[in-house]
Amino acid sequence: MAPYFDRIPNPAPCVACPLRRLPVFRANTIEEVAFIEHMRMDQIKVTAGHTICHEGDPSPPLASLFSGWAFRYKTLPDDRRQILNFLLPGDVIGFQANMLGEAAHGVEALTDVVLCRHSRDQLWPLYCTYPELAFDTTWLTAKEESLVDEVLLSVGRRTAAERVAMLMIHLYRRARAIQPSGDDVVHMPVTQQHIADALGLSLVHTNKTLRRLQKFGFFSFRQQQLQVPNLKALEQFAHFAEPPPRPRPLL
Amino acid sequence: MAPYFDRIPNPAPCVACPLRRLPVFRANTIEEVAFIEHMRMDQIKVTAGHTICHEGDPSPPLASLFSGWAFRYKTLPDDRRQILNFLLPGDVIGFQANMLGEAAHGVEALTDVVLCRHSRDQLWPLYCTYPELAFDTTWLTAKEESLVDEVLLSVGRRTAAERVAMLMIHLYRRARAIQPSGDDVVHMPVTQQHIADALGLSLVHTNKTLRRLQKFGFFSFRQQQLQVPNLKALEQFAHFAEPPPRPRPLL
DNA sequence: CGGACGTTTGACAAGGATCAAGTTTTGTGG
DNA sequence: CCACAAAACTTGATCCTTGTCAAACGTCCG
Repeated sequence: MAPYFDRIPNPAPCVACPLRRLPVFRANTIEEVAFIEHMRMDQIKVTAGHTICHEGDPSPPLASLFSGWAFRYKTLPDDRRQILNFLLPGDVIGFQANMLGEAAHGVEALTDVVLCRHSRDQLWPLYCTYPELAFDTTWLTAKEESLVDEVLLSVGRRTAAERVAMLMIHLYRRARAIQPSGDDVVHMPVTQQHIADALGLSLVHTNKTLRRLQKFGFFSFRQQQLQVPNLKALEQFAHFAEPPPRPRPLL
Repeated sequence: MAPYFDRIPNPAPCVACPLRRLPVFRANTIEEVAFIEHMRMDQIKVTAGHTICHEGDPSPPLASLFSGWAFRYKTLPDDRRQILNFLLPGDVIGFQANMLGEAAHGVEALTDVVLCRHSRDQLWPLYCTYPELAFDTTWLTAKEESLVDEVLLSVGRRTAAERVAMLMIHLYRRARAIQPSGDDVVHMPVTQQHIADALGLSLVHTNKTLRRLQKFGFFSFRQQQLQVPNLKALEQFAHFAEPPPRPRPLL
């Protein structure tokens, strides 16, 4: 079954991409952007809750997230699900899967989402002609790995409260980095079930932990609005180590 | 403090590398192997138990594992440790760390280990001149990520017994794939503490689980010798999904 | 022979899972 | 805009998987 989506008529050119203006992303040369645009096949919209890529898909899509949130996940035969990480605007989808030849994980849209679909056939030309972009591509893969490493440390060795705290910190930081306004409250479109599946916890225990941390005043998360009055305190509680800031590539 | 190691006098040329003869690795062209050899600075030996790369190392080594076993790990301030994955001959060390600029994880030798150290300065020339190798490099990073994804699924959603079973299956397969003899018993140089740290379990519970699974006859693991009489049964028990076999690159 | 390290076992504690309602919020059709 | 159903969130009670503590045992090696 093909993923459910609508093609977007006249996508804006990549040079005009609003994401490129954000300081989190590294600047590209004119030629690089031109190649990226050449590589982009189209823009599609996928509605919230739909699957962008199934586990085991033998020809997974290659895309980048233009707007909205999604997540990568794996499941067991009896439906236990682990969310591997969340995808925010600027993140690449299906790179690992295209490299390895088949999707070892699924991807699902959390909100309505717009994707820039890229041609997998241009991947090899990219490596041959634009070593900088090839490098970026590896960088992005390495970054995603280090992100999963961090989650594995949490799930393997942190307590439930620390895990919840880590996730809030992480998503708060990411969401703010791509939010044009400097607003200190961010939209975080996840349910408690998503949080539970991301942290290897049960729904009930996630709820109680969330509740307890909020009573302590560490943050507030209601109606998908996340606010963290004292980020430093929360980071200390969770044993969070700040990664060195560095602009990242955008495909 | 610099890592403890000895330089090996006259390393054999890369063309003669015994690892290249194994079917798990993809064949390289003469030119590729020549470049790899040019990139290789030296071979060093690190003794068992020593650290190859510290967490947070600002200029992490770039190397590949020629012989012996090692592991990647992360720790929390209070010494809780999570092993991210094990490294076997042919695996690359420090790629992620070099891409991102600093090591987000440590690497420690399980046995005496021989590393081929590569020049990080040759990484960019590699991308410019050998797109195939650049591609391989991304492939290896993507593969490692998918491996960590799999571990995260285990630690987040599998029971203790399933986790132990998964690890046995995984290491048994990997060890056999690089073992020249078709022997059905493999050397697995890990302590129960390593297993516990890799699976997010306590030492005691790991021991009891290990013991129980062996009593059921799923495998035998004594004196670092692992034997799995009925791999299929164990795989079914752990909900293991076989990855599509495909020769992987060797740097 | 002694010490360090790894393994094994039992008793007990506890963090987190499961079960079973209820309550609130969101979304949809009339 | 309201009514209703579905989805998401809460809460309390209870169970059980896994962690912690403590001690003994085995093995390797100087």
